Amino acid sequence: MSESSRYQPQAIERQWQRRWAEQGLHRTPALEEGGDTCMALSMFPYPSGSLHMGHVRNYVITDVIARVERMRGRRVLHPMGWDAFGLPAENAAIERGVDPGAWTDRNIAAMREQLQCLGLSIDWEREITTCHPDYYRWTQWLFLQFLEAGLAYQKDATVNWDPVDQTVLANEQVDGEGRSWRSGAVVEKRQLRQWFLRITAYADQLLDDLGGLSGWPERVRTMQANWIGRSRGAEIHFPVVDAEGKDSGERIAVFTTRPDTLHGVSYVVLAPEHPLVETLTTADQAVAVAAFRDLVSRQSEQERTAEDRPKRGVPIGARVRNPASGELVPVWIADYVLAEYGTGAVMGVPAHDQRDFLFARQYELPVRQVIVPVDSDAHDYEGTAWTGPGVLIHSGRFDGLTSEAAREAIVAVAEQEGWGRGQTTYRLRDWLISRQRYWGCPIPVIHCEDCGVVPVPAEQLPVELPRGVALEGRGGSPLAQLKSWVTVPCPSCGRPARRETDTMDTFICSSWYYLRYSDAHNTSLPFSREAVDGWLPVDQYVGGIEHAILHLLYARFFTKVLRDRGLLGFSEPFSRLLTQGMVQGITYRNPHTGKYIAPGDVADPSDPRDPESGERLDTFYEKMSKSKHNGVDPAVVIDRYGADTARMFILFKAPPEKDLEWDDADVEGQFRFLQRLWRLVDGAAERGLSLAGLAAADGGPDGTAPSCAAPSGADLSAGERELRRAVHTAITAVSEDLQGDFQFNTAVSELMKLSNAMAEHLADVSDAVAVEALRTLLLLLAPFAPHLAEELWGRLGGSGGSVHLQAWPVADPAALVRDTIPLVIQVKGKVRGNLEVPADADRATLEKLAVESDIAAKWLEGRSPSRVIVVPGKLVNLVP
RNA sequence: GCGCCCGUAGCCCAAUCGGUAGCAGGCAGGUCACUUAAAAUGACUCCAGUGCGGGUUCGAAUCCCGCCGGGCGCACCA
Repeated sequence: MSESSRYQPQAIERQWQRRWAEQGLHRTPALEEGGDTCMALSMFPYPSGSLHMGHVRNYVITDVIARVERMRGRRVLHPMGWDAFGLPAENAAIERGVDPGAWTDRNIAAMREQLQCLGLSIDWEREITTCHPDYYRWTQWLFLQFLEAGLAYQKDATVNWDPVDQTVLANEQVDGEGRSWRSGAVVEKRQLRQWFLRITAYADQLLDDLGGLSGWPERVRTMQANWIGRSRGAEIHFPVVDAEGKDSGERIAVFTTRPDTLHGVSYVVLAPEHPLVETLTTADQAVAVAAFRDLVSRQSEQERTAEDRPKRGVPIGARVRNPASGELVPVWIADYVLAEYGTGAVMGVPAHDQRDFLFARQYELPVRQVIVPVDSDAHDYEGTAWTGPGVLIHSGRFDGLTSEAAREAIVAVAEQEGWGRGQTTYRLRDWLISRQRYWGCPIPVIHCEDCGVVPVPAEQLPVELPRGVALEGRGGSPLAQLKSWVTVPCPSCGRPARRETDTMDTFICSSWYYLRYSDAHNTSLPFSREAVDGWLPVDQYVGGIEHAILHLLYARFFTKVLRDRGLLGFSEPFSRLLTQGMVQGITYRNPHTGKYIAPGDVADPSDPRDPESGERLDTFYEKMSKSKHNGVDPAVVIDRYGADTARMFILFKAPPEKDLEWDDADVEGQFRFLQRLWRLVDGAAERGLSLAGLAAADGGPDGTAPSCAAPSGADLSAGERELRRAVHTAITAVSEDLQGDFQFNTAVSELMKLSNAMAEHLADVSDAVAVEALRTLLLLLAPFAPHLAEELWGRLGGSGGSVHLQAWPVADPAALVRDTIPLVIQVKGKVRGNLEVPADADRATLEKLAVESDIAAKWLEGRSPSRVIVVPGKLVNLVP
């Protein structure tokens, strides 16, 4: 084999990347040209400085989609940017004294370089970087929009404090175990004055619009719905009475989803932190209450909300009157009532709420049944409350109503008599956005002693982040130390005032970046209405499931607010969402020491041993990470096999939404496949085959014309017909795989099938049939292995410029037609044989052929079937 | 506890509507050819009856019920 005919990706990939860039092949077409647009978007990365396999998977998936859509004739926007504010830069500054901006820019340069090695068809002219003033100017501008709309506000609140990162966090950024999403530290509660965005004002829309997101995974929609956590019920006011039983004027508001159980209340419980505890506690209970509150305050969130822990509480001495029945019941505080949810107070209905039931048992409080189950036996209240629906008893004028009817009736009476109303509460809290850190977008407001909070006038934006700030990592807001920056004249009265020194949560920057791509260089607005409405919503968004609630919820919120401000004309930012699975590496761990061993240190993978102790190691796949020594560096893989192999492997190894197990042997296999393609085309070129001259028969990139001057007619040989069928089957299959669900793994396997069929038949078919097959193969390959497809296209004399400028092939239905098909003969549902039958035979013919076949004779032993099921094109089932 | 998803050869994965489980594909293994030999390449080949138990059906990987195993989300949210 001559040197020039070997597949050497290193020799061709760089060169093509350069040529594509020179030709501006991936530049976004102008919106004014009209026609169908498509925005394909990957979640933009944090510029850590090194690309990992998860990034590669993400961007390759989006790239294939962008490339296919271009070939299908759509005008594609496929941009990239950098989520560039954030703590790693600031921490690097603290540890090594480097400038966070310079550090970030260096990382961006390095990662951009690595990304370009992948052959991604990104329009780099629209690159955005959230930490650059030309971007964050508009982040600040948008913040002022929120402020103006009354959707940004400051308040004192109990907030999550991350002791490692020395800043507050939003609720979404703390996981189920009470740990920070970034640092993993258990968060503490602190009482601080902070900035919030009023996301709760959009809770209903955010929840209701999930129903229309049919292009999103069910899983993500459920997660968001759970997070928003809407529950409908009522707020009921219980008047507090004094020792004589007279109304004191105070009232306790409780939230309940079961107003129908109001007559079953045997006590009312406040959260220990509830403000009324101070005023309502009687002298004789003061000591016990103080002790209990102290106990609760020393428990962590986790301890307090742990499963199955006994509920504890103490009475505070006060009593309230049930507004419906007039009955007097005691007031308690208990650890199972949360201050942050609802009104921070509940009515205790032991008979019909399991928590109240357990609490009542513990403290011997009365259990009063007011709901009788209808369709089941009488409830025994041995260990559980009856929480189902039923009919009301012991409920005065509401007796006999069903739970459902009673809910409405009781709320109606409450509203009429002024002691309650229908109410909906949410689990969702307002979004805490201030951060006590330096490397973030400054909040553009000024605090004036006379004028209060004054927004920085739009024409003074951006409020630039001062450079050269000494960062020592002792927490607090670093900007506050910079007196010269902090002190400014009040824009309103001109007297000395102070700048806000907190910066914004970086999730704000990423809540609108996808909009900026539509108009990345606009200097008078974040984006024009025409551009944003022309390109968005994003047709296909691709990213990790870890943002199911965080980024994806925030972005939806921003979109709705900006719509209401008239800045854009749609309600949801992402029409379709693909959540890609993790890339996992083979991981070795010593089960005794718990130490992770690098695969390179394992001598024999079939019998993995600890290189030090010789102990047998556990082997499994886990998400690649430094600490587990199981990462594979994309740069190393690209150096060795080329980007096309890496792309093909990642797409082929698993369906995109599933986790992918990295396997070097499979990478090797993928490389071999590309080598086979190379040899296949090389052989064809030696034979003198050429794609030149086919241009006239091509369709334009409108995707409607046939892919090729189709060799047709009955004069084709059997082999030729078989190859053509394989070619057009591949077109159909790959096209379907790239529609909707994106089955890249099966699409690649279709390419393998086609190449196998070509290897078998190519030598025996006419030039016209061979050329059609070669051309189709390269067109189908182009989105997956863009460099190889381009190189081979060139070698075969492909006309019409780059393979990436060609129209996606269209299958010729005539080529798919078969003369005969194998008909499966079943007897009583069991396959007993095959019959070659004319493909167009009708039901009666099929039945006749089957019944008269030898197979039928053998298995029916002469009897005639009592029933015959015919599935045309597939099978005939004979039931004796 | 509630909800969702998944379970197919040694491994990763396929299999429109229920219709031949793999001439879907790959990896690993085996045999052979080429070679002085090896690598590379090519050809052929081995391997499951779909986690388990029921049900519906002419026919179930696919639909229904109950278990088992794994993953994810929510969880004292009133």
